[in-house]
This record gives sequence, C-alpha cells and structure tokens, in this order.
Amino acid sequence: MNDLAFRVIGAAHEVEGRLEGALGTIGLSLAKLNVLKALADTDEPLPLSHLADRCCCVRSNITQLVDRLEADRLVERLPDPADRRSVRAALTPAGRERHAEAVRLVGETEREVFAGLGEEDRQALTRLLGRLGS
Amino acid sequence: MNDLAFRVIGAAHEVEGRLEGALGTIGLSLAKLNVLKALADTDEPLPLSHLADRCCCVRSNITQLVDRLEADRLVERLPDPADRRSVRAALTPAGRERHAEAVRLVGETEREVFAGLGEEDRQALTRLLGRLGS
DNA sequence: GATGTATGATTCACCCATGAACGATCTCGC
DNA sequence: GCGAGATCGTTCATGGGTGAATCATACATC
Repeated sequence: MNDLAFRVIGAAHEVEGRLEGALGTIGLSLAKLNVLKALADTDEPLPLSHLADRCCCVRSNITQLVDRLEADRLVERLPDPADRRSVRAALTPAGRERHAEAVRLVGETEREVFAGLGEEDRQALTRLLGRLGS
Repeated sequence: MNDLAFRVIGAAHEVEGRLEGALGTIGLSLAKLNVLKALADTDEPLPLSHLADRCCCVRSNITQLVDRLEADRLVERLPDPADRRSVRAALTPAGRERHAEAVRLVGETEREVFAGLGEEDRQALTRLLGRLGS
C-alpha cells in the first residue's frame, strides 16, 4: 500500500541501470539509443525538431545529444536546401550498425530482467502500469 | 512481452513527473526531499558520507545537494569536533517544516496517481515489481 | 614520534534534461 | 515587396547524476 510510488520509481531505476550498464559496453546510453532508434525507424534524415518530438524531449536536449553522437561518428548533420533554418540528422553506416547491436543487447538484458516473470505476470504488469495516473 | 522494460521506465517517469510537479510548488524536488527525509528519519546531524549511503548516491552528489539545501536555509553544515575531516548536515527548523509539508504533498499526489488501482491491484503491482532483476 | 595508508569532503569533467533568450530564416497578410 | 510574427537550431543557466583526482585529516604500525 504505502510508498508504492517509490517502489515503481525504484524498480524503474534498477531496470534503467541494467540497460545503461549493458549499453555502456558499446559506448551508448539510453538517451543516445533513443535518438538512434528514431532515426533507424524512419530510415531517413530527420529535422532536429521532429527528432525532439519523437524523443519526447526539448530541442536543446537534442542539440546536445546530436553533438555527442556526431562526435561518436554515429550520426551526421545535413543541411536542408529547402529550409535554411533546418538541420537534419542522419545515421551513418556505423550508426546503423551500432543501433542493431544495441537492440540486440537491450533485448538480452530485458529477458534477464524479466526472467522471473511468466507471460501472465508480464501482461498483468503491463495492464497495471497502464492504469496509473488515470 | 515486448518493450516491457520501457513501459516500466515510462510509467515511473510519469510518476516522477507528478511528484516533481507537486514538490516544485514548495521549492523542493525528489532529490532534495530524499536528503531531508534521511535527516528527519535519524533526527540528528549526519556526516555527509552517511547521508550518501542512505540516499544511495555518491558523495559528490551529496556535496552539491547540501550546497543547494543550505542556500535554501533548510539544512546547515556543522563541523564535527571529534573528526575535523567530517562535516555533518543538520535540518534547520525551516527544513523540518518543509519536510513535513512535502510528505503531505507526496501522500496526496500518490493517492491521485494510484486512484485507478484497488487495494488488490496495488499489492499485485508491488509483488510483480519486487520480482524484477531476480 | 615518523611514516604510510585509509577516509572525509570537495572540485572537476562529463552526461542528461529543462526552460529562457537569441539570431537566422521563413511565411503570411497587407 | 515588406513588415510582423512564427519557427528552427543553438547557447546559456540551472538542476540532478556519475567517477576520478585532490587535500586535509585520522589512524595504524614500526
């Protein structure tokens, strides 16, 4: 009954820690993966504003993430000839590769983390989480 | 089944957001509240290292948090005559008060967030979360 | 008592996130 | 065509988190 909020937060923190740990071994983080995922999903260069929308974060955050991803040579900035205000982010081949590795790693880690739960438990958990915040 | 990890993280993010929003109205944050709680629970000045242990974070983080809480006049640093390396953090009267307000606010918010779940659901959620990460 | 090691807190560099302010550019309405 | 206002990305200040390095102090051992 009590402190359920902190239990949810604590559990998520644990899961996040596991994922960050796994991704750290290939030089990524959840934040970076999130950007790579958005780019891999649409499979074409995305204006940074669109990227911010898909990542559910503010534009200034994307600026910094793309800075770091560009330094990692996983993403590059392309000018948009049609709108000179706009900058589009594109996956490099290395970025596409790294994203694939990351997806594999995350899947593995997820399986480990939820190994203690059967299929029914997982559905129950999903359902319960979906009913929070009304 | 799929993406359950991200569902857990997302739900926790939502809950965190609600709590941060509520605490923001009285100039606090979850991080600050966490420190106040540790001090209120033991009810005596705590060396910053112990505080770091109880808050499950590194010492450098506590240094910064106590800096801000001291600026807010909610906490003060006391020298330890028995060990001149040590600095103890103590709640000010204002800190004690603010902590009480915060606890009330968090309780309210928690009730709102989990209003959609009955007692059985809450127990089920607690149980499921407890089985993560084995 | 001197020396060497462990420990306490701080500082620094980094990562991630937000919001405000800004300069450049686009677009709409006149 | 031009001016007003919207939009794009960046920068800056702030808050929260980590780990490495540093300095003072404590302590153990000789």
